[in-house]
Amino acid sequence: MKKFKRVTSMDVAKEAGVSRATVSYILNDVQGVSIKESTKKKVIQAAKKLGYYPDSMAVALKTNKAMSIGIVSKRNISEQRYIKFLDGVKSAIGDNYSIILCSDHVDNFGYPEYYSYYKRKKIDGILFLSFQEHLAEEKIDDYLHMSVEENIPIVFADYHLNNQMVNCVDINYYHGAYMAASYLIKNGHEEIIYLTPDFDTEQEQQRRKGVEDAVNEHKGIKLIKTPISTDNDKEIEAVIEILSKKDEYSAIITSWSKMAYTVLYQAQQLNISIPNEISVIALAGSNFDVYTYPRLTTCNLPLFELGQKSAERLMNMLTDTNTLPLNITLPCKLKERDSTKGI
Amino acid sequence: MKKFKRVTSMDVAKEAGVSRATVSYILNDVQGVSIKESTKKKVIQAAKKLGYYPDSMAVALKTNKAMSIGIVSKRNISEQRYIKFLDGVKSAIGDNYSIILCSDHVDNFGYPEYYSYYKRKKIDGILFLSFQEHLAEEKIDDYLHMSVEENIPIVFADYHLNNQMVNCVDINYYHGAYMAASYLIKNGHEEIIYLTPDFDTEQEQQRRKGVEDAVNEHKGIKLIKTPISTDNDKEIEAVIEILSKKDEYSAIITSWSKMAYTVLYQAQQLNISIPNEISVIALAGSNFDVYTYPRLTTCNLPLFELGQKSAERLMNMLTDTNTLPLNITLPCKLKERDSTKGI
DNA sequence: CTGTTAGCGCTTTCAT
DNA sequence: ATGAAAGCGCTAACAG
Repeated sequence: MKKFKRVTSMDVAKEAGVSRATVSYILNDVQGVSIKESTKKKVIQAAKKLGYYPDSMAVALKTNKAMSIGIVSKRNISEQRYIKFLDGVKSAIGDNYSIILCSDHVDNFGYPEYYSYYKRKKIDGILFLSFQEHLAEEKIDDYLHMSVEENIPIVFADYHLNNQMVNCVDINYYHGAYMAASYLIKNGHEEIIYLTPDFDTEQEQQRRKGVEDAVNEHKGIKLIKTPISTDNDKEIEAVIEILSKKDEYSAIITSWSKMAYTVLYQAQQLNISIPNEISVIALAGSNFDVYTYPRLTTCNLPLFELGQKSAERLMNMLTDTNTLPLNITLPCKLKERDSTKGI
Repeated sequence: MKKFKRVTSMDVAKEAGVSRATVSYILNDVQGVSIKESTKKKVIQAAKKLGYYPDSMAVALKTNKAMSIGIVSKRNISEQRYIKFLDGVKSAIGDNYSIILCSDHVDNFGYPEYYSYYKRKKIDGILFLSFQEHLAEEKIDDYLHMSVEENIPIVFADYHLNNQMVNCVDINYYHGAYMAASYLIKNGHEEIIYLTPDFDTEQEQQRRKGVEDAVNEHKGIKLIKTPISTDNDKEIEAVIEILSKKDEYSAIITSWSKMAYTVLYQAQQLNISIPNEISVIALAGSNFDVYTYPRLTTCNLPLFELGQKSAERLMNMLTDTNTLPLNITLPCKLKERDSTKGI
């Protein structure tokens, strides 16, 4: 491999017969300095001719900006969620910023990677994507501290923090669940099973409240809340048990689409016709919902928008240090398919 | 926001009563310099006390290494594929390198983002993940040029380049397809439908060859190759048409799992029993395969390993410039589920 | 064994 | 309208 000599702004300056400063002014389109059109042209041409690319590390060192943001998410996060979110982020940050994936592994500095990255100036800010609180309860306080006390530009996406001091873009799980339940009730369902995971998170609380509120607004609706294990085998067992009592209800709401898939699968197995015997609706969607049989009615989470809005928020913080913290809540959308019908 | 004065190695040096060089030596554990244990301790303690984090941009500028790698993939890539690959990459690059997501959008430099990132030293090398050639045929030559002529450290993951000059980690689509077809034949299937996308890629050619070779090894097997449109509606139409002639064959192979989902769905709709009337197998897998009814038999692609091996390769190139290019091929694994049975 | 010092490539203030 | 020069924080060759 032959040693490649980097083309620097000095080279461009020489080639164009100007100084490095001028090159910088022109290439960065600096406001407040006016430069002759002819010089401008010369410099731009010289840069092109030599194949000049400013060294981003040198720029970063000088300007104290890495021009990168970090995204942190637990590994075991639902995969779909992650990618759609990422797409949203990309769409909002533009060409100048890049995305660095951060883990929360403790590194050689004794801190989680995202923290070290920030401290080492590898990233300018952090986007937290729905860390699952029940998995690491205590961390939230650390995050809050980082955001409020340490003044690290952070946006929490898909968090429900209720804290006016931090930037938070939340999904309205409450309203999504409310819509889903209302939809069922409007369609004449009066006995409804509600399948939730067997642990409690803010998210699940919101959903539960949404479902309950919808139910309570109507007389004589019976809601049977049933926490089920997230363990695969146990989940299946529980679903079979529930399906065996199908006469006691006419509709099932599930917190996750995965649960709904299991319901649909087992219903087939047991020869129970969906939606004729039971309607099924999930409080989250995925790309597979159009392939289940029957196609699954869901309440879709606004993941792309989540990424977009969170990133916008973060960009604001980075460009204008006086931005006030904001809590935003994004609505879900009900997507009616074939797994639900009226009575 | 109060102006935060960065803690530099100078500060640490002062605090510990040594010079900046010593601090650097100790903190970077530089080989070939021996330093008194007591000094070492002093410095480490000082660093901890002051909360010193080396500025990665300064380090990068100095060492000429960004300690980041870029990953490039078309947007419309299957989502699952992306994340599993990423997991593999993460597992291989360790704590010191980070992952930057790159698009192939042309930026203000007039080049695709990944190229500019490299030229600007934001990344040290590039991982290309299965760009879909049929979407941008001409690009491959650019990549090859970048890799061979420009000497940019690049690894092609899920490419079938047949080029000993570049690093390439490929998936053995041929063998996967061969296995799948053989499996069907071994189970007594003699008339097989083979559903492919209606465009031709290296990947599909490999698969086709695999299926054909398996078929040709046996007497009297009839293979009906059927390209179908990737347009959703047309795909459904085609599948219905095919299912209507179910007496003419006993098994279906699909290139993609998405196609198999459609087959399964439409079979339900038409009251055709899978696997009793028709066996179905897909030449790629996804997380959803255990939720289809019946659960789908697939040939799983080694995506995690793909990420892992590609990243290992890239790491080699970055640490040892004399690494010779290598073409690696990773095997698929047949995962038998319920959509196939013997005759 | 430890310190001095010269840059890495860039931006930006100040001078002209 | 343009140039000179300081310095961001670090590493590493060289000195001692």
